[in-house]
Amino acid sequence: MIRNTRQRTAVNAVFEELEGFASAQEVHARMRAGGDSIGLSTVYRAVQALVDDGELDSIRTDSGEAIYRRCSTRHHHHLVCRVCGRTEEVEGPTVERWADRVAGEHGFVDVKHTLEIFGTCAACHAPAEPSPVDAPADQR
Amino acid sequence: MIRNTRQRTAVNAVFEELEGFASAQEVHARMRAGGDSIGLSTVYRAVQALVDDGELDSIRTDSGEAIYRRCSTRHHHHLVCRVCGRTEEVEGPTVERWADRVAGEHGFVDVKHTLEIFGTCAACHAPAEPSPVDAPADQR
DNA sequence: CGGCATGTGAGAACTGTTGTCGACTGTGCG
DNA sequence: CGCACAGTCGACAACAGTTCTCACATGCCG
Ligand SMILES: [Mn+2]
Ligand SMILES: [Mn+2]
Ligand SMILES: [Zn+2]
Ligand SMILES: [Zn+2]
Repeated sequence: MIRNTRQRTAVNAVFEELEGFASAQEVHARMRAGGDSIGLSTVYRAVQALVDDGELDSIRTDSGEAIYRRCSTRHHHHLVCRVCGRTEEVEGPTVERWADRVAGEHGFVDVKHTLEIFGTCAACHAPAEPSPVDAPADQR
Repeated sequence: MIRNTRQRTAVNAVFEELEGFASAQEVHARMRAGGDSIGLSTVYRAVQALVDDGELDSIRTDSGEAIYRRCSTRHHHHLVCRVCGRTEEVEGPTVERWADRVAGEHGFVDVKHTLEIFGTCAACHAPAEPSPVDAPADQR
């Protein structure tokens, strides 16, 4: 039986007000900074539960860290700005059909795929060097 | 100045005779089992150098482990059997164009993407439960 | 209200990876 | 050849992210 706790509600709330992705550790830090007391293990358990529920999407940073984001439930992919972290959800039957067809041609069944697109968004490449002050550290 | 050492030669050789992906730790274990003495750090340094050289491709397991494979140099993606680990290199202009177009429509520049396809290969789903004896542990 | 299954969290433990540093060794030069 | 020394090695420590442990707390059903 899954129980309603202050902590789980709060983790959920963090992803409500969040643009883009956040790691479990970032969620933990943000909650603590905001005055919510919560253990790191609990954050990990909560995001894992939300992923299992299909409420969060999870991808992996180049460095291997898992990052999470509230997502629409339909199948889609991400277009991520490597400077500011802005994320667009994108979808298209073209690539879906291509992946399935190519796998089928090789005799594969039960096919899934992962696809992420990285680039620099309009805001981040337009001005001559936009203030890099608030740019997050690594590629998201 | 880059130097030729027994260790680097040996790591390179491992990927020559290897089907599919292997992690740095697997390479290390395999070498030790085969009588080659080598340090784990050296294996990590060697595979990293090979990746930088463009001689190895690197992707990440669901569990976050980095795995490597000798690759052709042109841009392509992987179709990986989640049972036996067999890997096909696939490519297609369709998906390349789709990714670039979709990114362009959102104003993104300097676009790259990652794409991996997972499935069960013909050999692994044909017989009623193919001997799971020699199946590697986790999804590759 | 109990009662107790479920959840929490501080800390330990684990995993994959990178850094440190004294010892070693290809390589170019004399 | 042999010497010098920058590049390399590897045992080990250190890290980062994540999971486990277990004593304690707390939702939830009756
Ligand atoms: Mn898709
Ligand atoms: Mn491609
Ligand atoms: Zn941006
Ligand atoms: Zn297979």
